[in-house]
Order: sequence, then C-alpha cells, then structure tokens
Amino acid sequence: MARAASTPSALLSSDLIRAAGVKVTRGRVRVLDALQDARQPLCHSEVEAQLAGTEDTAIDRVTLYRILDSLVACGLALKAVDTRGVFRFSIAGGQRQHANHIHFRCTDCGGVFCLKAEPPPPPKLPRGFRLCEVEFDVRGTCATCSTRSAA
Amino acid sequence: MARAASTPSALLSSDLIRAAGVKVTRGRVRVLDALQDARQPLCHSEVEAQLAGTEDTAIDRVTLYRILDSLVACGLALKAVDTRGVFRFSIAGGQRQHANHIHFRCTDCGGVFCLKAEPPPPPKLPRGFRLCEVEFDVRGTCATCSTRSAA
DNA sequence: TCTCAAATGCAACATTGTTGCATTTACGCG
DNA sequence: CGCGTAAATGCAACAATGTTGCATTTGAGA
Repeated sequence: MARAASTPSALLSSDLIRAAGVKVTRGRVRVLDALQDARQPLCHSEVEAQLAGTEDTAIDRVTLYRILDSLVACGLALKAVDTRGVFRFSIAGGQRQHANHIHFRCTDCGGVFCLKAEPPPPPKLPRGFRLCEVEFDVRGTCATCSTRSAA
Repeated sequence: MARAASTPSALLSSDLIRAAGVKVTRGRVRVLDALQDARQPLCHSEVEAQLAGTEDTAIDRVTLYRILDSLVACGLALKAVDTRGVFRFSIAGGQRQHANHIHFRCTDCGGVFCLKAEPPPPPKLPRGFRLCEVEFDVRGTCATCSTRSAA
C-alpha cells in the first residue's frame, strides 16, 4: 500500500491540484500521490505499475500520458529524459530541491538516484555567458542492474 | 554533395574504421563520413536523410541502427539522448575529448560549448553502484543569445 | 581462390508517445 | 440540489523510434 489512509497526503495532493488551477480528478490525485511516494522520477510505465498495485480501477494508458503532461503543464511535476530516452516525471518540489545534489543515472534501467553529495561550485564562464542551472550527472549502473548483469 | 572527391576523408574514414578493428564496409564509411560532415550530433533519421541525398543506394533502416551502434561500440562515435528522448550520434574525437571538461549548453540556441575547466572528482556512490561516466553540465545562455535577448 | 564470421536486408515485433472522437465527469452557477 | 459546459477520460488508431530473428551477402584472412 503506497499511501496509507493515516497520512494526509491525499488531501494535500488534491489541494495542490486545486491550487494549480486545474480540475481535481481521481486520476490526477492518484498519479500525484504516486509521484510523491516515489523516491525517484518515474516513467509512464512505472506510474502505471504503481497504480496497478492499487485495488482501484486502472487508468487508461493515454489518459495517464495526459495526466502526467497536465501535471507538468500546471507546474506540479517535472519532465525529463533519462539515459534510455524515456520521459520521467517527478514532483516539482517547492523550492528547486534538485538544485543542490547530484544525480546518478543508470544507463541500464534509466533510473535516477539522488546522491547525498552536493555539487561543486560552477566554473568560471567566458565573458557574456549567463548562468542558469548547473547539473552534475554521474552515469553508470545501479546496484540492481549491476548484480543482474553480473549473473 | 556532402563530401567532395577532393577531400581525403573517405580514406580517413575507412582507415579509422580499420584501425578500430572492425570490418570496413561501404555503409560504415558512408555513415562515418556523414557524422564527420555534420556539425551537430545527428539522429538516426537525420543520418538517413543525409545518405538519401547521395546517389548511392539507400541503407536499410535496421542496418543503419546497427552501423551506428557498431561505431559507438568500437569507439568511433558517441551516443547521447537529446531533449526529445531521441538518440543522437556524433564522431568521437581523437582521444575521448569529452571526458575531461565541462559542457555549457545554451538553452536558447541549443549550442554546446566546451569549457576549459575540468570536472570535479566523482562523489562516493552507494554500495553496489558502478560508475561509468561523469558529466558536468552548465546551462544558461551563451554570449550571443544573452546580448540578443537583452536588446 | 576459399572460407567463415561479420555485416546486411527484410519482415515482424516492441516500446513509447500522440491524435481524433465519443462519452463521462468536475464544478461553477442559478 | 440540479443543470450546463468545458475539461477530463476511455478507446481505437496511428506515428516514431528502436529491436529481434533469420536468410543472404560480403570483407578479409588463410
């Protein structure tokens, strides 16, 4: 059970969605809950799998794509491409919580893991260049994929 | 005509391929030529389009995928994902020149600039994780785009 | 020249994502 | 509370990208 009834997250999700100015639907709440429960960005199929674990009715594949895009459009989620070329979605945390740590990207499963180390300061830029964002990515194989390929 | 007969690149391509330890085939030479002529990484369809501009026979779609992967496997090309989730291929310059510096990616024009600073050492990974590659990307606007947007 | 592993071409398939359209639903309003 | 409407959903079909299996061709070493 990904989200226990004791946690008030369901309320929070619907509030967030309402505050974002879009309709509060069961599908959006469930998807946003799933993204919040996840500790790493999820791709479409992973969200689908998460929801399938619920006893609730399954969400249509296309609808899920549209829900994810709508969450991105209204600023509640972030969309990024993983190393396999698949889109992954994560909750858009309040204040750019992805600014201050390093991402490990598994080249096998495409998973993204947040390392605890903080990224080094940005280097000097050539004259006229304007800095916007710094991203420190480490690529390799995660523990699961490493053991599987070693077998 | 992407590659004039006066340039010795065709020879160079075949030499590179031979030196890489794989068979020198017309397809590999043509694809490597196309990648060398390109000033940006090309995706599968773009390489296909380039080759279609030749009067030579077209290369099969699947074969092109395999040629691109083989060039990557033997170290002659690099494979990366673009923002749309599509794989793009570029020639792997002489000695892994992308391993030891930082990339500045302009969010306006999409251009990639190589900064002279060297990336910091990789952080500690969780148990079982296997490191493969480290990438330090800085995003923002380049000098040209900065002045243009300021106008 | 001969031989064989590697490369190619073709067909079929898999995965990811999109579009069109009919139906259902959220939610503001009387 | 019931209505009306725009948004959201479900379904089918399609599009783009990439992969697998297998028969045939070819590069290159003996």
